Amino acid sequence: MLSAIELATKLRENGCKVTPQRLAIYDMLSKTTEHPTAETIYNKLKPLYPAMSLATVYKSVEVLEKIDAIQVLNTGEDSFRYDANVAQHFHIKCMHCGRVMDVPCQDLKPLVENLEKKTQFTITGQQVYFYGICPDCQKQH
Amino acid sequence: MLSAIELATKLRENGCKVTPQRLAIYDMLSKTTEHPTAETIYNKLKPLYPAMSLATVYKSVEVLEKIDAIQVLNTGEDSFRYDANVAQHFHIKCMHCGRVMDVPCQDLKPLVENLEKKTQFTITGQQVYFYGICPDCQKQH
DNA sequence: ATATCTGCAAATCGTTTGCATGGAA
DNA sequence: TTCCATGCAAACGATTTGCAGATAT
Repeated sequence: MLSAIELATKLRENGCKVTPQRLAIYDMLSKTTEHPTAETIYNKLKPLYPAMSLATVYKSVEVLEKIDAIQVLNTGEDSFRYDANVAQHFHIKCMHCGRVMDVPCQDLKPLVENLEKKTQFTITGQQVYFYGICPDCQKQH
Repeated sequence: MLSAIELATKLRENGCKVTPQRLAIYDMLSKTTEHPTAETIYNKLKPLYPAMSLATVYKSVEVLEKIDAIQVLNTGEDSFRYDANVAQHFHIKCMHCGRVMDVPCQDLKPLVENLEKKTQFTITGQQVYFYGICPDCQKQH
């Protein structure tokens, strides 16, 4: 998670301009754990930035991903989700209520190095998704 | 991987009819390691089944997934990929040429059980994707 | 000053749906 | 005979694009 100043610096370092929209989107993402879609980000920010368009959300998250400030999740739904936590972690999705939660994980370096040897790939990233039923939904049968 | 007879049995057991299209799609998937998209499946089968429509491919893979004959991959592209190998394994994608390859993995049961304890989820499945550059693309710089 | 970004609307494209016909049980 | 499946075309919805005006540097 970056402060607004750190994000601004990172944007400038990458030749991107610092705009209120980009700051607002990153700020919103860094304050939630719900891994929102572009639509959700758009709706959350609409009261604060009534003029902001959905296209700007898409363009902004693309930039934020490119400078490694956020990551994009594809949990198999019809839309992507965005996550300001770029530290190594897994995600677990409840197939009943649809929530996507973070799961801390141990260092994957040994596994990745082992796979690099086995596959001869240079590995630059990974995504790990688990699927199941969350405790809340289990209680409701 | 199932034989045509085993697949037919599994379809009937699940109240689904056995059609040439479903058999052909499963057969094609079980003979490739390239994890094709619906479009690719459609184009591969077009010479054999000129009347087959893309919509039928989509409807068929949905059925095949529902009866657990195949799995659906979301590697973060614009379209889904399909895999007749439903045994536990990882996928690794080359960000340069786009190929998606299988990676065998050790039994995940200990990890999954550990996560179930930690998250209180009932875990029913998982998807693990690695991203990087494949040996062939590394050679071409 | 000028290159980049925003907001709008239209375009794109993977996927889904409705419906009449055809085929499996 | 009775559903269910197919094929076609139209619909859908998430994302992208083009462009004119606005803004960051």
